Amino acid sequence: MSATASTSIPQPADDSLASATDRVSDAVTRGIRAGTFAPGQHLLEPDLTRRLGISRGSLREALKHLAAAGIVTLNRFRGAYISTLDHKSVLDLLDTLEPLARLAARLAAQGCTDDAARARMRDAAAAIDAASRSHNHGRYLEQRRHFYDTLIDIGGNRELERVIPLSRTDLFRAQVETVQSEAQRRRHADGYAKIAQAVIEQDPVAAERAVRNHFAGTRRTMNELPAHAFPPPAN
Amino acid sequence: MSATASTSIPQPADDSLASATDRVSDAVTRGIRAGTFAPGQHLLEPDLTRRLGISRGSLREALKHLAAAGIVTLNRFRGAYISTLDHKSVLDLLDTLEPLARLAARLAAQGCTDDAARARMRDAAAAIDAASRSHNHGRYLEQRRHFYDTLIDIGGNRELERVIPLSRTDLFRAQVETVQSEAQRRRHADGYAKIAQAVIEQDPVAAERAVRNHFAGTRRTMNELPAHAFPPPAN
DNA sequence: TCGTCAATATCGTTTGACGATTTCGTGAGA
DNA sequence: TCTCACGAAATCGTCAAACGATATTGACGA
Repeated sequence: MSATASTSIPQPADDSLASATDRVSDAVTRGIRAGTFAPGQHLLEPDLTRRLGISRGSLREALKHLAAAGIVTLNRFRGAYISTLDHKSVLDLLDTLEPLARLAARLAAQGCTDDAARARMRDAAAAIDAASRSHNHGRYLEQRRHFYDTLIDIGGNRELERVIPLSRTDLFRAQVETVQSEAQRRRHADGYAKIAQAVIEQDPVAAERAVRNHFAGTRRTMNELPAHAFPPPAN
Repeated sequence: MSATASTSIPQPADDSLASATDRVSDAVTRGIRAGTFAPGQHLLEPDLTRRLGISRGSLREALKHLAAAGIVTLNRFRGAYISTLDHKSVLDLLDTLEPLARLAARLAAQGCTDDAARARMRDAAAAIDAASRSHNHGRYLEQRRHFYDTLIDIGGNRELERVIPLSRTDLFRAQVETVQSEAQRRRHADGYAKIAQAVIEQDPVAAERAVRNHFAGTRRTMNELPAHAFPPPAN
C-alpha cells in the first residue's frame, strides 16, 4: 500500500491562505474522510512534497503535528503511515470520546439560546441527514465533522475543541464506513438528529442522554462488525 | 520577558535517547513544571537552538508539536510564547479535564486488581503527599504528573493517555502554584490521596466521586484566587 | 532452501539561504 | 518638546542541499 496508489488529493477552498504545514494537515485529514488516504497507507516524503508543492521541512513539521494528533504513526527510519485502529483502540477511543461528546452536547444545549444558534444546529442536522441518504461516505464524514464543530462552537468551550479527538474518530469512521450495513448507517445518522433536537430544545439532560444512546448504538455496531474490519497487529 | 532571563534548562535522565524534537518537547514541559519556563515567556529560536544544542529545523518541529498540545502559542512573524491561560480558559480546561479524569479513575479502580498496581498507586500517592509537604513546586508538579500517568496506565486506556490535557494543566498549575495558600495546597494534595484510596479499594463509584470532589475543590480555589493570577488579554 | 551481505530507499538532522513581516530606534518637522 | 514617518534590525516561514543512520530488498553462495 503506497501513497502513489491514490489519485488526487482534495484541495481546500482557501488556497495558500494558511501556512504550508497547515495545508498539509488539512489535506491529509480531508483525504482520510474522502477516502484518498486509507488507514495503513504509507506516506512517502518525496512523493508528498511533490504532490503538495511544499518542502520536506514543512512536510515533516506537518507530519509531526499529525502524529501528535494520532492521525499518522511515525516509525523511525521507516516512514509515516496513516494510523490504523485495532478493536481495543476503537473501544478505548469511544470510552474517551463519549464523556467529551456529552460535555459538548450539554454545553451546546445550555448555550443554544438564540435563533442563530438554533438555525445552525438545525442546518447541521439536516446536512448530516442529507449526506447519510446520499450514500456518499466522504460527504457524510465531512458533515459529521461539521456537526461536532457546530456543537462545540455553540457550547463555547475552546479547550474542548482542542482536546476532543474528532480527527482520530474520522479514522475509525473511515475504517468501518465501508463495511457497515444500511440499518447501522441509519441508526448512526439518527443519533445525531436526536442530539440536535435536544440541543435545540435547550434540554441539557436530554442532550446528554441522546449522546449516551448514540454511543451505545455505535458500540452495538462495533460488535456486529466482521473481525476483518480491524487489523490485529499494527502501530 | 525573554528566554535569556532564565538560567538553566532541566535535562532529562535519558540523554539523547529520543529524537531531537522529543528532547525539546521534554525540556519545555519539564521546564514549565520546574519554573524555568514561565507562562507568557517569549521563546527565541536562536537562543533555544544554542542552549539545547539542536538545529533550527528540529526546534521548529518541536514547537509545532508543543503548539498542537496548547503548551506554546505561535504568532506568525512574532515568535513562540509559553501559553497563558485566562480565567475562562482555566474553567473551560477544568470542565474538559474532569470527565476525563473521572474516566481515568474509574478505569484504574476497575483495573487495580493485582498487588503490583496497588503498590504503584500507593507509591504515587505517597510521593505526591511528600512533595506537597516539601514545598517544592517543581517536585510537586512532577509527582502530580506521575500520579495521573500511573492512574491512566493502570486503567489501560491508551486513547485517554493521548487526549487528556495534562501538559496544559501543568501550565495552569504553574500559574497558580505561587499564589495559593497553604490550606489550598493541602486540600489539593488530599484530593489525590482520596482518589488513590478509592482506586486501591477497587471502588469505581468512590473513585469517580473522589475526582468530582477534587475538581470541586479546585474550582473553589479558583474563585478564591486573586484576579492578578490570570492575564486579561493574551493568546 | 536458507542465511549472509551489499545496494538501495528512506528517514533524522544539520546548515545555509532568501523573502516577508514585525519591532524599534532615529531623525525630520511642527 | 512632542509626534510621526522612515529605515535598520530582529525574527519568522519556507526552501534547498547535504550527510549519516537505519531499514528493506534482492542477489549470492552454502
